[in-house]
Order: sequence, then C-alpha cells, then structure tokens
Amino acid sequence: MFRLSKGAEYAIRGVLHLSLQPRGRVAYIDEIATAQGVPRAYLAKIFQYLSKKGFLKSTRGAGGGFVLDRDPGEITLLDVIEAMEGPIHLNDCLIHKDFCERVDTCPVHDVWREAQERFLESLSSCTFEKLAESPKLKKATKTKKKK
Amino acid sequence: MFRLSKGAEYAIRGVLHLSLQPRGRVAYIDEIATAQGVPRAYLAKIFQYLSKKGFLKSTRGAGGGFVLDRDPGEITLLDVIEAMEGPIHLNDCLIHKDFCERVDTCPVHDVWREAQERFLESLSSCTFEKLAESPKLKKATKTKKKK
DNA sequence: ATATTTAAGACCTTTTTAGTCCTCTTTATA
DNA sequence: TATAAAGAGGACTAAAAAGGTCTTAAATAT
Repeated sequence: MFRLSKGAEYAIRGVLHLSLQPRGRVAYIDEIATAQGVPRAYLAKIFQYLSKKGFLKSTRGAGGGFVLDRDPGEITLLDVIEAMEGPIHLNDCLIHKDFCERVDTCPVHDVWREAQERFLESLSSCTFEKLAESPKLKKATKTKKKK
Repeated sequence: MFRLSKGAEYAIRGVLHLSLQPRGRVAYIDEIATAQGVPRAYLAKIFQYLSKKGFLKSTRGAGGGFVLDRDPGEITLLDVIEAMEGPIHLNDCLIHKDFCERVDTCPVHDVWREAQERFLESLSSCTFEKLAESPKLKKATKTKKKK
C-alpha cells in the first residue's frame, strides 16, 4: 500500500501550523488540534514524539506549549514523514544494498530505484517555509477576515 | 506506509515469468512459485485473482496452467500493482476530487498531486515487454548455462 | 480410473494503524 | 501556597490490512 499514514498527515499539519506562528509564539495542543482538525490526544502523542526527534521544543505548565526547534526552511515534508513512518523504501528490495539477492537478475529493481529517487525528490524539495508562503493560506486568511 | 505489498510483488514476478515464456507455452503454479521464490498456495490465489482481472488465462487439469491473456507490451507495472492493491492514492485527500475539504486552503495538497503524478508515470511507463528484454535476464540465463 | 492441475472459499496469525485513557510532573499566577 | 493549565509517559484497545494456509471440488489428459 502506498499511502501516507494519518500519523504523518497530522504531524505535517501540526508542523505547518507552527511554521505559521509569529517567531517565538508558543502554541498549545488544544489550539492546534482544533485548528487542524486532528484528534487532540493523538496529536499530543505525535508532538511528544516530534519533540524527541528534535523538530519541536516543548514547555510544560500553564502558558506552555510547542514551538518549532528548527527553521521552517530547514524542514522538508520528507523529514517529517520519515520521522513518523521511518525511512521510505518503496520496495523491500531497496532496504539495504545487497539485501535483495535478486538485485543482479531482477529487471524490476532498477525501476523501483528510479521511482523511489523521484518520489523522495518530490518530498524533500518541499520545505515548510515554502508551504507557509503558499498563496492558498493567504486566501484562506482573507476569506476569514471577510466574515 | 509507502511500500509495495508482498502480494503485488509476487504478482509482478509471476507476470514477468509468464512474459518470458515462449509464446503459447503453459506454465503451472508449482514451476513458477519455485522459480520465483513465492509461496505456492499464495501464488495460486494471486493467479486466480489475476485471471479474473483478465491478465491471465488458465486451463485446468493435467498439463494445464497459466498463460498471459494480454501482450506483455500492453501490461505495465502500474496495471499489476493496481490490480492487486487497488488504485494508488499517496494521500487520502487525492482519492476523489472534492473529497478533501481542505483542498482550497491546504498547500500540501498540490505537492502530493505532483508527487503522485510522477510516481504513477514511473510505474506506468514500464511494460513487461520492456522488463523481459532486460540484459540482466540474459546474463542470468548465461550464468545458468555455464553451470 | 487416476494423476495432475486450477477454482473457490473458509480460516488463521501477525503487524500496522489509529487511536484513547489515566496518572504524573511542571509551571505560571492569583 | 493552592490551583489551573499545560506537556510527559505509558498502558491499553479496536479495527483493518497483510500475508498467508488448508480443504474440498471440478476439470482434463492419459
């Protein structure tokens, strides 16, 4: 199955939300979960995990919450996805060099290798800085203001 | 998780095996399973399924087995994968147009759409005719003959 | 007849996904 | 210093998907 897990999807939404905050502003789970349409408890667990991985910094207690611990320009979609799901291997035979005993005789191997390269490129060339600058987000804000 | 299922992997090996047979030669499960390193009973189920889907034609009884029911040049990797796993959607939000209520405000959506296009292109541009012509396979045959 | 082959479907185990829930700790502030 | 507001940590669960096996039946060549 080639599908992004919910966990990674939610992680992306969360990191994007933080990328959109004014520099230094602390956001807390409840706010983010509501804004991004993510189950609160699940997001809490995800953020806890992303903190350990060095994407976020948390502060406990009243007024606490999360901030990005890296520049949004230095975080790619691929980073967040692989943090949540582990390294991407489109086919088991791409896990290790020499893992697949068929590598020398299997013509499909090369197709996978190239497909994977292209796929990773798609995801790694997209930073959260870039995402945060999307005109779509500005449009959304405008719409809200009109209301 | 972005990973090819075993079922699809085995299906690919099976179809490739059939693509390599002399035109009209019937191959049977036991032979293919052994040659391709696939659990026999599982491959039987997979082939049964691929027959229903119109990729293979089966004949029962002694001397029976499977042949391709399409030209290898007309079957792509994507065809076989989607037959086994269903249509590929890298993200749930790509399932239907207008499925994702965030489509107008979510900047990630477009990244997924493009990544998916490129990915499908990688898989659909590879036919079994092309795979069967790979020099790798000829090398493998040579090696065997030497033995 | 019998041996060989697929067809069909019931059944099973393990892994992954997608969460929830409860208790504990930290911290600002009234 | 009591209290409310936050995250930390871990146990737990339900549902779905993955990856099979097994048994019985039907077809067919010899």
